[in-house]
Amino acid sequence: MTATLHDVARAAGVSIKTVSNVINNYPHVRVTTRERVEAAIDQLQYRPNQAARSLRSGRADMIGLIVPDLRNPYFAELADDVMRAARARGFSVLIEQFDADRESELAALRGARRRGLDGVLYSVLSLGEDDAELLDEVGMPMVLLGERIFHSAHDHVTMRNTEAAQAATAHLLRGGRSRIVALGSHPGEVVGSAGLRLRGYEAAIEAAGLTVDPALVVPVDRWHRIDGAEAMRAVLDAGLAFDGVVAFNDSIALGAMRVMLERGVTIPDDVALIGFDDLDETRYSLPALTTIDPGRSEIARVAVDLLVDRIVGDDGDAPREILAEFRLVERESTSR
Amino acid sequence: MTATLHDVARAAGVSIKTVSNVINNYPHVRVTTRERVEAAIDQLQYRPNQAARSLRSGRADMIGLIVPDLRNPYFAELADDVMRAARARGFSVLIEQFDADRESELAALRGARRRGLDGVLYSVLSLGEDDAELLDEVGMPMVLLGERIFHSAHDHVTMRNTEAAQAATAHLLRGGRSRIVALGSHPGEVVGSAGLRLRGYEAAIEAAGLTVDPALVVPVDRWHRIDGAEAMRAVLDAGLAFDGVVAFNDSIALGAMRVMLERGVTIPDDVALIGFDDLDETRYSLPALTTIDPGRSEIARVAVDLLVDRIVGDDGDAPREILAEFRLVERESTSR
DNA sequence: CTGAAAGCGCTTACAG
DNA sequence: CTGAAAGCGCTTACAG
Repeated sequence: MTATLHDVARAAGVSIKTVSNVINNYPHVRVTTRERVEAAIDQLQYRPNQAARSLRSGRADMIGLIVPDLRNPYFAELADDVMRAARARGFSVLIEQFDADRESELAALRGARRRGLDGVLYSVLSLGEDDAELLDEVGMPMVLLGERIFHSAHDHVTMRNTEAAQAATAHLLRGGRSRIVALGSHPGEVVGSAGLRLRGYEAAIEAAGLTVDPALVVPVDRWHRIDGAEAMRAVLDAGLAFDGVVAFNDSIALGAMRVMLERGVTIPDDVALIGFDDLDETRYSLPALTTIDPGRSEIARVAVDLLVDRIVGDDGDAPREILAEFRLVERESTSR
Repeated sequence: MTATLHDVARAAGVSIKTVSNVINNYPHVRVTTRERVEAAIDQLQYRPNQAARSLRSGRADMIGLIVPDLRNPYFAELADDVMRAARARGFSVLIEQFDADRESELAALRGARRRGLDGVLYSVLSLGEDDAELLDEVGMPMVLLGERIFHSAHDHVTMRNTEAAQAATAHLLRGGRSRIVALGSHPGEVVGSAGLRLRGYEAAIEAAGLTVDPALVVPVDRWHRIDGAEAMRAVLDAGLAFDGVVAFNDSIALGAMRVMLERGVTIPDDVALIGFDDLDETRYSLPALTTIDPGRSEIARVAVDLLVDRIVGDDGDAPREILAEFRLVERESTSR
């Protein structure tokens, strides 16, 4: 049915080795031979069998991307960036989603192994330091995205959370705001994004000679739009006085924006609002949202390069930690 | 290094056939033997080699999803739905994106073949009827998503475009609107989403005893947010009088909403607005957007089931065309 | 520059 | 209920 290397070899009157040489662009093939083989390939519509190739070479040319949820635009945009970067290196990407529980996250990691991938990019969510052992069991090259909550032997690419949150907060302070809500904290968390961003917020407040008012630090459990909306509703219901909001991601910011506008709070006049992530949609809200570009496409590119280098090369090098550069993108929500 | 079937067999004191039987849940294995083998598997941390399995069985348990762009929330949400449906059937999903040109779309199709997938779901964009031949060259089971622009021998799952557009337009007419803009037409197109939706729009207008005003049919080339914004800007600049908008997708609708609000046009008081797709974010715009739920998760489920049935079964059946049920989701943008 | 042959790690008839 | 053996379609030393 489907043509194999043998069929092509027979049709071209050469050995399978020669056909293999042509397919893999081995340089030392006589031109006339090459042409004869290529004609046979065309005629038989030969396509190499990927499974046989993988079995022989030990490589699938495929990496996994393990993320929480593509419905979350941050991860959809990250996936896009990762797929482009992977393609540039000749790899395709198998995406594995997980739900917001430990078990589902572990299942995704196990799945990566089962699927015969060459390596994985893993955006950690629920797993913590106690699970470092489980990570080592993955048994293939792995690059972590997000915070360094593991002291494990893996490469790691992330953004400058604290510095970026400090810059965001300082931007509002420079605009004359003094009662700034931090929207999205995770009480008790230290090493995750929420903890690091809160630290940056506090540093900026203190650098301005002000004192952090705990009432302005508002927890938001999950960072989806609806959670930002609900948190802002509670803030307004409580009658809290504020003139700025640093939201810990864009989704929270957009949810909060929706509620503020609904309640007649004008942005940026009454309240200046800044988010995190530079999602595509932040350009189209009304007002357009000022935000932090965390360097996501750089993160994707660097992470893919690191992973592919580990896969194809000798991975003798020590684990690396790479921090992408961020950028404050000023739009309407903070400029009055 | 990595343990193989032979290593496990040796450790358990059985033949590799017995180990294989245990792994594949072949029922007739003595309990004590099974336990011995499982102990050896655990101890050696044995994991079956997927490439060898695929080579032998001719199956990769992996399907491709070929879509334009995950940054487009419609496709991100579709991908999420497809991955969940595929997982339920034991398959994983390799996503292949393409850009807005023919060549890139063809490359994605070719890539699917090269990657050794068992089948593909393909959301057609640029390719047209003239390319039907190319589709047949894919050489594996394929289910098309989107409009039936091919009279080819492939299964096909889509929504009721015309009926849904008619329902959307009728909804505005019932709300007392009479000058309704159709936002998103593709002049000259007949069989694509734009053509079908325009036909539904026209049918509703005429059913209400009104006449279609060509000036109200506004072309939008790409259906991204920014294109909807630009089209609406032009409409307002032209001084066109209207009191309703049927946008051919939610992104266009949200872009248009942004511009209308900016220009002081109130929604739904001055203009009623309805979109298409029921994206997650339509619940969070201000006002929340009335839209058509095209039955996307049903489409994903049905398409995956159809594809997997073709892969595992005898595909003697004739190509099938399946239409999902739609639902009008009424929100703030049309209720005054 | 090209050929003959081994072997990657499984599954699957075929025996018993 | 279990074993011995063939073979899926490649790549890769090894020869020449």
